[in-house]
Amino acid sequence: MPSRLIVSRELADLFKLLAHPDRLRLVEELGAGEMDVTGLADALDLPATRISQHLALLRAQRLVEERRDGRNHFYRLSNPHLAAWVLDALPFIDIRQRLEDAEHFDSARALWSAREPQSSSSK
Amino acid sequence: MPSRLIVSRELADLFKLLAHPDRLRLVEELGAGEMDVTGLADALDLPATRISQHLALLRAQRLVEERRDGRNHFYRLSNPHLAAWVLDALPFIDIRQRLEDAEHFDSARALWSAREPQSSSSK
DNA sequence: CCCAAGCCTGCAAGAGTTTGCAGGTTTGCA
DNA sequence: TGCAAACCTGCAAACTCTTGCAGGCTTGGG
Repeated sequence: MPSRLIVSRELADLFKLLAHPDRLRLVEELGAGEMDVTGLADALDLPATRISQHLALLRAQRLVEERRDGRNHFYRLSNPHLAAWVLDALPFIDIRQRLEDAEHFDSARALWSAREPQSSSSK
Repeated sequence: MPSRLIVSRELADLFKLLAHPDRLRLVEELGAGEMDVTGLADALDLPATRISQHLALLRAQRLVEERRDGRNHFYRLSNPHLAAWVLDALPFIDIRQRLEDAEHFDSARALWSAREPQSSSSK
């Protein structure tokens, strides 16, 4: 029984789904609580259409759940632990090469989690 | 400072690298200790060329390290925790839909970890 | 009833990934 | 020195993913 093959394919699909900067940021944003599409678009500074397309993918694999309230569609993580698990990957990235600001992985985590003022600096 | 953008891109690169069944199996195999290319090719039942190509990608992002001994190239995980972290993703996959054998995530983990006889059953 | 806000889907061009194959390098052994 | 084992790299065809755009649906307010 090639169970390991099946599991590895399923896992690969999950990793594929998360293998996009926008979607990772969505997951982290939703880790803080549910939010509607416009709110997510504002938070990530991306067109709402793109957010919607990413959410459709996350929805298709049941990583997020939808709740409709009037015209707004609110999304939340199906499993709230997902955001923390994603951040657990920080020790594995070779961040030292390209993020000069952060001397340690801990500060990288802090940088991510920090709620920056969403106004002045663009992308 | 768009630190979060940089971190999300780095993380996405990591996820992209792991978003392939063969490479996930390589990581799990190497989680048990170092192995040479032929050994990995036998373990995964794949052509050695393909293994080599996957390893080149993992090496480029420093997820694995190489040690040469004569004609053999032995590979090991740069960070041994990687394999365990990958398995921590099992609760997030919607495995119930497609792996009828496994009733619970725990058994999926067990199925993965189980050392199956590598002989009879093909792929 | 009509409009606009908020969101969704389909599509196609461009970009990126995967894979087998051909050909190369290095090492060990006779 | 010659040969074979064990790997590595480059390439091109096939495939998949991304993204903006055009268009569609539903809801709430006037």
